[in-house]
Amino acid sequence: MAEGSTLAAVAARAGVSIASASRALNGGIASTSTIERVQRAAGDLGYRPNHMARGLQSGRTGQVAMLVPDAANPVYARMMSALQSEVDAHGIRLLMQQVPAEPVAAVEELSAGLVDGAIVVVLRVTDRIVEAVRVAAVPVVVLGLVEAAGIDSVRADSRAGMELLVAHLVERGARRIALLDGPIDTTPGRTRLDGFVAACERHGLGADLVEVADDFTHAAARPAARALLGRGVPDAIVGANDAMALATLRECATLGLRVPHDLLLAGLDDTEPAELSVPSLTSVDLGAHDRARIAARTLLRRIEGAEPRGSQAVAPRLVVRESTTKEHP
Amino acid sequence: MAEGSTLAAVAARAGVSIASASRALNGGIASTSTIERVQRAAGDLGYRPNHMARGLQSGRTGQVAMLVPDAANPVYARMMSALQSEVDAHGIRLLMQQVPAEPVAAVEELSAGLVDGAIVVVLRVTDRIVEAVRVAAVPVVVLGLVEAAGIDSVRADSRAGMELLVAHLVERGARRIALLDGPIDTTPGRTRLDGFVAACERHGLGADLVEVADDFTHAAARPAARALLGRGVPDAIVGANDAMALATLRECATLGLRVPHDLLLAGLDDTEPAELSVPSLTSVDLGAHDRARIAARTLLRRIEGAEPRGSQAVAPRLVVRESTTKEHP
DNA sequence: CTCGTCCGCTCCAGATGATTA
DNA sequence: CTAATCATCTGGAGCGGACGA
Repeated sequence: MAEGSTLAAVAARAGVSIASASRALNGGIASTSTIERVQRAAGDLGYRPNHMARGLQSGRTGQVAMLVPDAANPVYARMMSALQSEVDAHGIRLLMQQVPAEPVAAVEELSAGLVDGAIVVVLRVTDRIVEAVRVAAVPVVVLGLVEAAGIDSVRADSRAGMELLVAHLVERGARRIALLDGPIDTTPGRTRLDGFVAACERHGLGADLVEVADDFTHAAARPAARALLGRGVPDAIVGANDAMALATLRECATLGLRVPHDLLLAGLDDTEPAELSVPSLTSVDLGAHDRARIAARTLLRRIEGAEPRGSQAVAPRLVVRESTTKEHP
Repeated sequence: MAEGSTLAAVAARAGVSIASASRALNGGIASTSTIERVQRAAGDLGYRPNHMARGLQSGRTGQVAMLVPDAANPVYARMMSALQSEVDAHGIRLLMQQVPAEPVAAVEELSAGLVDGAIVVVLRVTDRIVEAVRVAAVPVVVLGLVEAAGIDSVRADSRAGMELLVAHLVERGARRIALLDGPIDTTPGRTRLDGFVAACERHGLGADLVEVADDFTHAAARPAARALLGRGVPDAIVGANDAMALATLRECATLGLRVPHDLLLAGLDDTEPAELSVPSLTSVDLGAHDRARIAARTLLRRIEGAEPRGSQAVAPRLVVRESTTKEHP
């Protein structure tokens, strides 16, 4: 375990002052010989500038954080990759932290000088969260729906996504369409329900076949799917996300129901497992990649001093796969 | 955006010295009235101790990092949760960072005082990585197989896992068993191949049906699975992990092959998607949760000054599901 | 190119006052 | 009343590096 050698040690070894060593390493004005001597000394000693010391002096950390409620959700993983590439280009380090569903404390801690800014996934919009984001000492971009002055947010257009999905199912001949939703006190749960109801009404359908699971996960979706199917087999089921739709697919298989022969099935998010399931799952791409990219750019601009630009949305895109196309007999 | 008020401001507002304010907040010796006044002042000002300053002085950051090659892999997500609970109990923050496959630079940066320690997933063991881990200024625990003095590592016993799987498949009547492996210059790829070959030999079977994909992902596995199946349909296929096995399942479906009727299929890792697929996937639980827990505890002890304890392994456990049980006609 | 002051905080040594023998 | 004891409190040094003079 190497001792973290200091800049002073490097300077001493190179026979120059600390300040010169600093400039020689950070690309300031210095003579060629100084630069060379200092760099060799730094190399010999395995010198690494102390992150804390540098940050304390400069007020910058060179890193941003992404705060997510569930690291296992493939959507967040995809967003991470998109963020990573944006942020890498600026030489900024991206950290991910898993935080509770209402990340008030986590957002408050952002003011402690840990990062230069953060991207926070907010499922439940509360006054406390909005306030925490507003008073944070560093810029925060919210992934989710927050319509509040002075706050940057990037959201998916779930309503439009639902509209696409219902229209597609109706076109495929479905009349009795059910929704397996997540908690409706969350933004995604709420807007997906609203979008579903609105879309059904537009198509002259009832929207009473709704089951609400405790969470947007496989585990929570399975019993809910069982309950839904126990009330009769609808023409089609929409899962509030792919994980929930795939849990429903699994329940259908257990009950001996064939998709898409006996009923149609679709999800939202268009994550990788949707492509891989048998049958593959029709889904709506809510633009996770684009949302992440936009959030990253917004954050980077905010860090450079730009003003908040409010709420931004990304348009959805329908991806039709086997689970809604009755090619099999 | 609130200005980060300093301890000096709190002290001034409470009418005490900076040192007293520090002690009042950090539970040192202080009179009841001082504590109360300082805490109120801190509350009024929304004071948050500056992370950099504290870290610079104390030499501690109160956080550890987990470095993974692929945030989308459910195994790492599961490990994250396990780590999180271990680490939370000690009031330590867990950060996750996605790093390149050979995370030498990332490990070297750990010496910059960013974290108090790290858990690093190492797929390819190279001299450079081993050296970087050894000279790091903070304790590092490797998730993977590293048999080197002075280095802590926690690994899965893939060989034993393969043995369980092959024995199970043979018992189910398979003779021609194929392996869809990941890159064999990685530890998992290598040990899974070795384990597979050894197990086949023990059962008097040939082990020539091996296909190697470029990566342990869905995307890389699909063409490899296609190639494997193109060379004839074996009795059973083992995927080097669940993602690869599920990609194979998808290819089987596309080719009209029914699992487990036409061939058996199994994976390793026992991730959630294995439970959810149709048919559900037989897999070997390589103890991701336990490995993470052990790694966390080892790291925390190292941070408290304990000596490295070398390599530790976790025993695998076979989980039989539909993909290897021919109940369906 | 060097010196010196500072970023915000923790800790050490010493000061101050109250309490007690 | 003096001296010793104890509980608090204060000033100042310095963690490692950046930056203006």
